[in-house]
Amino acid sequence: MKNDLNDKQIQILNVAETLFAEKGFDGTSIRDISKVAKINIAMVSYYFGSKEKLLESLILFKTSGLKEQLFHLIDENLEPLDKINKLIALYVNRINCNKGIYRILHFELASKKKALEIQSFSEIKKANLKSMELIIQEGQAKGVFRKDVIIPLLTPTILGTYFHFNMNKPFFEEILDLKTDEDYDNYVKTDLTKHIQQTIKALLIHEN
Amino acid sequence: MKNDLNDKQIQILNVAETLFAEKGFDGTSIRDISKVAKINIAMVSYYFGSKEKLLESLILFKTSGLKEQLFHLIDENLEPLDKINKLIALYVNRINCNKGIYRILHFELASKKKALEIQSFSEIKKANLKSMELIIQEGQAKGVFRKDVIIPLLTPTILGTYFHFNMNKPFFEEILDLKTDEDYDNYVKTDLTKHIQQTIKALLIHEN
Amino acid sequence: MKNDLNDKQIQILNVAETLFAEKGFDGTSIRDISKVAKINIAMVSYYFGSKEKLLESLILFKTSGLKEQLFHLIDENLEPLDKINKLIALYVNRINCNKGIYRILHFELASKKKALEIQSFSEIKKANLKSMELIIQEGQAKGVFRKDVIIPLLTPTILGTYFHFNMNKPFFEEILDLKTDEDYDNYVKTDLTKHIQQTIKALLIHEN
Amino acid sequence: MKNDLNDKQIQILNVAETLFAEKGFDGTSIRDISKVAKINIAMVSYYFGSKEKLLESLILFKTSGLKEQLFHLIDENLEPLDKINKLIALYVNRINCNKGIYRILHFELASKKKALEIQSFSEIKKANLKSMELIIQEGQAKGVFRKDVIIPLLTPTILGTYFHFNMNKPFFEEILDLKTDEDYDNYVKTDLTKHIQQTIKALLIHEN
DNA sequence: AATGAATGAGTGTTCATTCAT
DNA sequence: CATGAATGAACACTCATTCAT
Repeated sequence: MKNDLNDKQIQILNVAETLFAEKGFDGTSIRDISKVAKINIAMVSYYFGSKEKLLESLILFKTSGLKEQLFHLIDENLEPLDKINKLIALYVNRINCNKGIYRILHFELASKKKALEIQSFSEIKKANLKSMELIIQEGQAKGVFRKDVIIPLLTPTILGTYFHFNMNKPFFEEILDLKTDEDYDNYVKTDLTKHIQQTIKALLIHEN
Repeated sequence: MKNDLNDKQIQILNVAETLFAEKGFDGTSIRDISKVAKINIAMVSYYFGSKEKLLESLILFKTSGLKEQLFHLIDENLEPLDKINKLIALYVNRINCNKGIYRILHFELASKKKALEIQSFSEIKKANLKSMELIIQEGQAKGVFRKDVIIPLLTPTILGTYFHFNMNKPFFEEILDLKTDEDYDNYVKTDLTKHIQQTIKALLIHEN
Repeated sequence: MKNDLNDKQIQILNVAETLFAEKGFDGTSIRDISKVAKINIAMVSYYFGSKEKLLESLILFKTSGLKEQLFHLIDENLEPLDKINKLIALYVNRINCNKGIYRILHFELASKKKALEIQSFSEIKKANLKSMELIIQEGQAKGVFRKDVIIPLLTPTILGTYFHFNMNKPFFEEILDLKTDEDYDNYVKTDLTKHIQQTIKALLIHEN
Repeated sequence: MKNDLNDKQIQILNVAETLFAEKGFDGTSIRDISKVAKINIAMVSYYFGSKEKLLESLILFKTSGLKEQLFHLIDENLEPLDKINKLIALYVNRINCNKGIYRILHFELASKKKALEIQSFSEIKKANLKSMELIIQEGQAKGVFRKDVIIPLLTPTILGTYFHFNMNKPFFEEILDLKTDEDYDNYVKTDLTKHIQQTIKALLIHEN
């Protein structure tokens, strides 16, 4: 699979993202995709080889660029805490804008062949961990962050908080009286992001 | 579906839990279940009515008792922070011991018909939220907790941290050098639980 | 299978008659029957041996007595034409009152194993033909009926007319403005019966 | 479903006609059809959508053209009685040549969803009734037919006689000593047709 | 390069029947 | 004598994929 995807391939990938996110990988048939994307049933196998390879292509297509974005942040001229806050905001926003693919990443990859896992996804996770480490070590060197932070557990808290919130979207829409998708997205961008930033700040700075 | 399940029914439920957690609901066929559970294919439909009702029964069967356990905690004679810590430990441990069903709950219910969602699962979530609220209000009344805590966002942080950690089990096993399942479970019970407790404590107590 | 059927057996037969007539033999499951008759699923096999034998028992049970009724008519002190008319009225009424079983007889026996056909049903048909023959020969001897009547073709005309009418019940209800089942049954008893009687009379008496 | 059926589709329809007529709709499985037609099991669903839609297609396919044939008759330059006789001969012959589909029409549609009933079959029945009416009104205008004929009851007599005869084929083969299918078809074309024609003539002309 | 036709394997479910109790 | 539990076989149908064109 080359990187130069034509319009039809991109169309298929977009439809696949929506449907996989909505109904899961196994819950989505190639027929479903072809129907929504208004393409021939054989096209998926023709273009991507198989349904599984379609998923693989989808992940590669949608996650490219994230790594670069993360590392670029590190070099910015900001205080460590501001960097962390920016990283959180960037991460939450990026994921919230690509709910589909991240949902797939977290749901399907957990149960599917590990082949995909290692190649594309693990890299991102390591890149994320690495950039986090760099920032925190900078903060520790500057004496503003505690020394006993267990860095690998910060990502679960950051992302887990978001994912759990998103996974229970209907529940929180009810609880927090978020009537439209705009309300919801707005809440994520402001309140939820702030909550996560406060959480991480508390962990990095305050005595326990 | 009555509550008095016979041995074979429980066996089916246990197998279903494992397979649903491993391969997802749609990725698991009744034939798979019947093969592993060494029962006739027709038994699932015979006992539970349908594959979907099997999932429903499974959820009811595995989550019963949690609500009571949560509320019992509230009445114990403990300081608010200790209650919160105990609640976190209890929750994380309970979920870690029933990885299967909670994985299903969070994965499948997000995409499946909301029928299940509302009836059995939403209750648990509300019960959890309620008990959390009671404890925190108690702490606020005693002046030990901050007043501006956004209580509904605590659960996403508690559970999200655990789930994200668990979802990326292979990744963290590698990073944290956890060689066996025992190592992993031990890490969850001690370090991860402590991390979550510290996180919540920081949120409840420290200035931001 | 003995002739002394208990209450439950009769109940099963009655339910079977209704359902077989409504949905056909293959379209009716033993489960359907057991559900409507409020008996255990195993009872049908237990009492009647199998689903097919249930049908056999049903036919025997519901058609007994018809033969005797037919032959009794022959000995009555009536003019041949009146006997024919009475036979037609009796036959049409009897069948209309037992729509269920006759529908089954004509529908299912045409496609099912001929075993049943010969034993129970063929006898009735022969008895009917015989009584018809006796009456017509009496009329021919008296010089009131034509000599060149093809007697075996009279029954198809008598019964065929009724069955075709009944088979297209919704169509004729619309065409003839028969609003209730009572209207319909009334029409059969008066107009349709009279039509058949006139038809047969015309065939037996008039020149061609 | 378009009208342009390919060879395999026609083959399936022919096999389906035979089997449905022999064993009924519910008594015939898609497997049976695929086995006899020597096609893949999936082809039926692939070509026709479902078993029910196969039946629908079958009826449409086999009954097309009848309506036109009937109305064409009306315009012919014949005496009313000859028209009626020709209509009877045409009808009986057409049905006898398509025993299969007409058996299905009369048997299955009586118990199946009325959806089919109304659309395709009811039209034919109404067309038949209409052409009958036109011819009889012509005869009444010419003073050769009685005025008090109940026209809707003529079709049940014509078709009912044929169907009852055909339904009891084995019985009449025995009674009338019809040894081969050729003998049987011959008898239908000559004697039975003549019997029906005489019956209708007697009803239309003679005093009662 | 792209696709309509076709297929074998597999899906969840229902079937009539059996059997231990 | 009667029945709840259980089952292998069959059901209609959908699946991802292949292949000739």
